[in-house]
Amino acid sequence: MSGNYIPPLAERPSVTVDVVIFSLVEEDLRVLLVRRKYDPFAGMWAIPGGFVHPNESLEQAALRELEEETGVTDVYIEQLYTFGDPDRDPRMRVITVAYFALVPYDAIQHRPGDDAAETGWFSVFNLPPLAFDHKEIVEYALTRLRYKLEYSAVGFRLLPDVFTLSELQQAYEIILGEKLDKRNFRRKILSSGILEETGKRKKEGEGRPAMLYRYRDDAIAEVKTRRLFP
Amino acid sequence: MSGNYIPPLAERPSVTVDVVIFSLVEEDLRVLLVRRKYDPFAGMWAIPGGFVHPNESLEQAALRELEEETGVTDVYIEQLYTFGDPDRDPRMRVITVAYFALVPYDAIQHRPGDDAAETGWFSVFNLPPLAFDHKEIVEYALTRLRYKLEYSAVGFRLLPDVFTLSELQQAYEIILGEKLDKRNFRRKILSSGILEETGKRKKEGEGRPAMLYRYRDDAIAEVKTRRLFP
DNA sequence: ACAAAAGTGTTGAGAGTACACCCATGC
DNA sequence: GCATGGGTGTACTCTCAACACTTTTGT
Repeated sequence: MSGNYIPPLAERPSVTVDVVIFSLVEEDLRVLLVRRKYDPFAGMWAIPGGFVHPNESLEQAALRELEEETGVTDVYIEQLYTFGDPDRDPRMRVITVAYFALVPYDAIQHRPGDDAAETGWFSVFNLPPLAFDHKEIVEYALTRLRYKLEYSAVGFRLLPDVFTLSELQQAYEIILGEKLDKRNFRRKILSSGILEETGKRKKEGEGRPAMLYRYRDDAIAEVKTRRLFP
Repeated sequence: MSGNYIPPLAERPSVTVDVVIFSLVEEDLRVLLVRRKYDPFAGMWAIPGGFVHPNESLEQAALRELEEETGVTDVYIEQLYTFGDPDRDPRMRVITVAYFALVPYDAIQHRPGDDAAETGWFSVFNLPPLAFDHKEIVEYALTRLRYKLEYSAVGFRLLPDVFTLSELQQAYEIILGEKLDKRNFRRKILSSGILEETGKRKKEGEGRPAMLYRYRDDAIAEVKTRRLFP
């Protein structure tokens, strides 16, 4: 029958959470990486993560890691996938539950203890060599982010509380890696009802001041997908 | 910095895989449940699962559980979600990686050891009380299955190798819980190119014999979703 | 010939896509 | 007044959704 095997303590895997933290920096989609110190991967970059504590849920663990690294608490986070190949960590069996998070760059607290040599924001389109299977994890997170952008409204979570339509469009263009038509973008996003005008305009910058918008969190964030079958 | 906490052996969670096994039985979408024996949930129904062995991947563990219960080896399986609330198992900390599988009912080996009192196929639309958080897991699996049906081609995985379009349409109707238009269904699925005619016809049953089709596994299984943004 | 299931086309509505010019502001 | 980015409408195409009758077989 099933599940007669009960693993002895020594054979229990460790469980970690790792978090792919996305942010938009200098017109680029970047992820936060930390430099590893005390293991076979010492000196290599990795996505932040750590062991799950005995009395916290997986999501709480991910949020804790996220706050430790960025100081941010109210963010979009989502479980991505669980990676558990027996030899993904050469030291021992480690199963990691990967999350991804979307953080507005202006909300991040760059803490005094931060050392540029220890943490850094790297373009997802040009990553350094990463420890473990973290390259695979980041690539999977990017695929999922792109996919989610196409049928839900998560794009806003990378922007400040208020933003212009051009800024939003630019965020989509960066992530999707393609240019979008301005008129179609504006019509579609405004008709979806997920934004509301703030009544204010953006004063900085050149040219005509742009209307500032805000995300309506009472809006229905999903859109019907095109079905393969009728 | 991050991840200074290293859990002592005794605090390491156990890791299991649980598999929601779907099949179509008697014009109903059902899941395989097993009766638990030796724990606080003894006598209750649960989805099959067990501990991850030291040298197998998570997917291998899920496939092993699946084969132990059904005898089937070549099936559609997909990681669903990882459930890890600290108190989801009252005895100890257990983190479970849930999978869901689609199995054609005619491929299942009902093994001689099977006792109807110990395993059974239950309608997902009318489940008995389930152990742990397994109700939540099954419901999440159904949501995911419905969602996948709409933009990919997994429906075939619940049918025999060859099948008629009416059988396929019926499978979709059962899972989605709604009637579909025959002409639109046939047009769309045939134009998508994921099926090929076998040239044979189904002889059994009343009425005009139907053409038998086969899934083309070289076909592109996904379809473009309707984007929220242009 | 009749019961039972298989198979087949058309039309109207709505959404997607492509495309170019005027507007408001700061310097 | 000019440079800069903001903001706007229309026409064509394609996909979706609704809808009813003929064909093939077994009895």
